[in-house]
Amino acid sequence: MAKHDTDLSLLFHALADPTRRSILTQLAEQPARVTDLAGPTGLRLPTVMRHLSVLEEAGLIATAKDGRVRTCAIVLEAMEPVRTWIDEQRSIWEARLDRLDAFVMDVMKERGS
Amino acid sequence: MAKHDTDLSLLFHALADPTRRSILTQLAEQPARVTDLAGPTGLRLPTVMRHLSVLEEAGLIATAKDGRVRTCAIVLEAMEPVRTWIDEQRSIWEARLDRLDAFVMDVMKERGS
DNA sequence: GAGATAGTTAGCAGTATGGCTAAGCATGAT
DNA sequence: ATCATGCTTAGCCATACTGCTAACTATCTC
Repeated sequence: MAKHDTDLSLLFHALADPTRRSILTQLAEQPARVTDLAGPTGLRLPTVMRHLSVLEEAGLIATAKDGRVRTCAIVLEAMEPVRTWIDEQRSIWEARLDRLDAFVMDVMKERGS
Repeated sequence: MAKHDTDLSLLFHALADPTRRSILTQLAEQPARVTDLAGPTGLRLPTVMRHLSVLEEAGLIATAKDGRVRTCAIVLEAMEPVRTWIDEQRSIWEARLDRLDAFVMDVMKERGS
């Protein structure tokens, strides 16, 4: 279980919550303040804060505080490992198909045609 | 929050656990029995069963029982919604860039050049 | 400086998660 | 019929998650 693995767990876990996904979608439109993010969710500020810190720890958002206002922005590249992992599964799967093909070939060859 | 949303939550949640991901990787190689899946994890059977049911409810694996042996297989297509959702975020983000471009254009036009 | 605004921290409650053991089926082999 | 195998269920434990309120800090704005 490499750190790589931990990262994936953090990412997937962060993305597993509908509230957090809707926050991300909102941030994909444009950066926003904490209060602006809380509005649409109907949740209290501390609750939203918690979601934001989960997202930030996963690297999915970046935040900066200017005066008393914290601005949040999406970090799209952060989702890349997710895509990569899925692609890896697919290539393992495809390799399996290749092996099955090879196996079938062998069987046919053994049969003499 | 559509059903679509629930599906995504189930998917992401299922993928958020390293044990479940390693089970999926093993199944990408080839289908396996429950006991075969338990081996590499070092976990007890009931624990593995629970992971398997999470994976199955998310649609990520399919299982069938033949005699006393249950065989599990990966369902690669099940990951498609994940990829789709990520792509959607990216296109929202790209649309945002377009809007910013348009905004800059407008400002320049207003200035007379 | 008083008061509004924006965020933060601390801590509680209910539920879910991830591990286990113990015990209970079936099914296959002898 | 008996025993081993493979899975399944029930239920316990510790921890983590998601929501909340209450109280606190820090920054504008008058």
